[in-house]
Amino acid sequence: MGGCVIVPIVDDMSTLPTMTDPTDRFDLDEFLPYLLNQAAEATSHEFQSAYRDRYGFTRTQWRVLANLGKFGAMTARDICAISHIEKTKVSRAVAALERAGILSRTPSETDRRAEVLSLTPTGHSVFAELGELAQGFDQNLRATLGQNEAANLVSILRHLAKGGQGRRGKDT
Amino acid sequence: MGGCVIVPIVDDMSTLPTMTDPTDRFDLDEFLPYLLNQAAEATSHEFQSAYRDRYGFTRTQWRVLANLGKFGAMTARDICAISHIEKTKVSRAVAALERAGILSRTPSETDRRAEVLSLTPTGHSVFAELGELAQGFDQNLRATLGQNEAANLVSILRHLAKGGQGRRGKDT
DNA sequence: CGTTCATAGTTGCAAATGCAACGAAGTCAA
DNA sequence: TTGACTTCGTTGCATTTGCAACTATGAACG
Repeated sequence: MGGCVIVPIVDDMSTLPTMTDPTDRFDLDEFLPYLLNQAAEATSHEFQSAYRDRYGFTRTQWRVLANLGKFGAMTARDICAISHIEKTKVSRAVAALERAGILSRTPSETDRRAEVLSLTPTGHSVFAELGELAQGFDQNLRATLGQNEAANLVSILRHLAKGGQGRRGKDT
Repeated sequence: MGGCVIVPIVDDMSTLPTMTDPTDRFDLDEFLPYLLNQAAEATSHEFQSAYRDRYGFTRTQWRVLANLGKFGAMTARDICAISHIEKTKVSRAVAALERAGILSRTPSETDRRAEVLSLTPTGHSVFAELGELAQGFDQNLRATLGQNEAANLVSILRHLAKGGQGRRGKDT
């Protein structure tokens, strides 16, 4: 940043080709997807150490666990729909969590393609522990933001997460 | 917020195991890192098709390009500091962008470990095109949010991105 | 100088991811 | 019933990522 002053090189700006008006040049500092990513990475990465160090979970695994813990037994498909996580990610996370004894699968009685996923007792206690950590972590974040801003943020994010992903089936 | 009154289900709470007070149970729906991720993924993924389809860039590559386009020539280190992208990611993105003729490296005159990165003419024009798309995309998002909420969101996200990642050197 | 420690950037390798393709089961209609 | 089409979930494969070295340079201090 060298505190530059912009001196017009030409007198008649209208002779410049397709150069659009300065006010709508792209501004990375204001680009929402970029800012969202930075904020998401910063916060998630910090909390990640909690589940990674203790249980070796990946972010996706923690997310699947959290959904099951929060909303109860459901199919992989439901998790996809609720969380907007891609189905192959869910599939692999479920496989890993099952190997780790966190959840178990039961064939659905109404649809033989699907399996109902539910936390094992171990899964429940792990969720309880991580949930408590998450809760504390979140409280900290909210404290630094202020409760009003935090509540505001939540509603805006919900809006973005809902409307943001138009196409269906995938998401990541 | 919700103005809830907590009605005890049992008379003697002390008989309940370790179950903490309902008001501080973990609520995934309100967990900021989770919501941030969903919103970030939803918006970024949608915009991703723009640079992936046209140029085959990854998200990281686009981010590096955007930083160079916006802030001008600088070293990889600077990009890391500004964007909070991990240095190996930056390193590989830079290598790829160089191969693609988007940027060029010049040994720093003051530090022989470092290289100054700058966009080539091609890089500038690619940035101009993608920047315009990004601009339009962002306008859309802001329109659905409303300008007030959008401005609000930006300031909160900046706050999170800054404070959020305490430890140094990494980030992802 | 020489020693020690920090920093810029790269690389190896294991793990996570994205995407397309697949098998199996469900749905709908002729 | 058959056939065309959709959906649930998994798998193969190429790409991207994370993390821990590692090289080369710089900086601090005796």
